[in-house]
Amino acid sequence: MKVLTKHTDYAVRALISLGMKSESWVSAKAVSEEQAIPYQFLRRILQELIRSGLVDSREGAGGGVRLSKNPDSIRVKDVIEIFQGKVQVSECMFRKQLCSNRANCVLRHEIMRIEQLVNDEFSKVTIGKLIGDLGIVGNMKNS
Amino acid sequence: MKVLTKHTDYAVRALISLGMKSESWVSAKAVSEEQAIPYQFLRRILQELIRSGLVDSREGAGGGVRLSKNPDSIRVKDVIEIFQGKVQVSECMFRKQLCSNRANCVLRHEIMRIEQLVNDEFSKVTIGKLIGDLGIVGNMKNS
DNA sequence: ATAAACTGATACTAAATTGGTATCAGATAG
DNA sequence: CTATCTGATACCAATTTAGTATCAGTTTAT
Repeated sequence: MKVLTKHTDYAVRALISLGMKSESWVSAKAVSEEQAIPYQFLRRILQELIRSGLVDSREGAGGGVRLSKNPDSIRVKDVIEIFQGKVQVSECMFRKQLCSNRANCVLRHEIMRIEQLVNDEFSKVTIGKLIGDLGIVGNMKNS
Repeated sequence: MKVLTKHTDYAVRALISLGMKSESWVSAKAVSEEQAIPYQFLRRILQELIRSGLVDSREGAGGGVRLSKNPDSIRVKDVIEIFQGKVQVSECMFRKQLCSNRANCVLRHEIMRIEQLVNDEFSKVTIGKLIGDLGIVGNMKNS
């Protein structure tokens, strides 16, 4: 069971890159090389981030992308939702049937609890926090 | 993002059914009807559960399946691992690269924390607990 | 002995998802 | 005018997901 797809993973790493050079425009090529992300794939990921309003872009030579908001206000949860939709532990029994049988009810209850927990955790982790941790980890011997 | 597949979902519900009739053998057909799970699909799921040792089976007329252990010792986590493998939030950066760049380190740290949390939660939920809750929910007005 | 009710084992399938690649158009800087 | 960028799409192969189907063998009851 793999929770995060490459889309999300690459997106978060790209956002960290951008967050660290918040001054100005960075090209997709530069990010692609820095983070070892396939260029064309990253292009599409960045376009999604732009459409979603997390990133600004500027066309033409000297252009590129940059964060459109404070890194602290970009949550990993937001990124997950852009590429993988809302976190839902089990899709079936929420909307379709509402407690058609009692076993479903009980399972649903536990599942929603865990869902909430995961959401809370991914909300706590922001790009800003990750960049901050980066400094700390950098000062440690082994990460 | 859907955490649990139908395999796991159906398996858990089947195990609840079996746990409630722990006396003797229940046919796949009966479970399939009770839980509204496609028969052939359920057959394969039960076979996996048998191979994994969670369920015993008996061939022939009057045969069927039953739990092979105490419902309290069957954790939802076990079921997830049978059908979806170990919970891993992000696969890439664990085994392949070990902290090839610092951004990975930091992300990995957060990710492993959440992974641990999810694992702990799914370990706490057992088939026995779900069956227990069933009684409680049954006594409430609205679930 | 034989039919009915079961599991064991496996093969097959369609659709969706995942992880990419490629192309062409248009904007901008020098 | 050209090199360097993004915008928008179209395409692709492999894997996963959710199911269906079939045939063989076992057990119980008649």
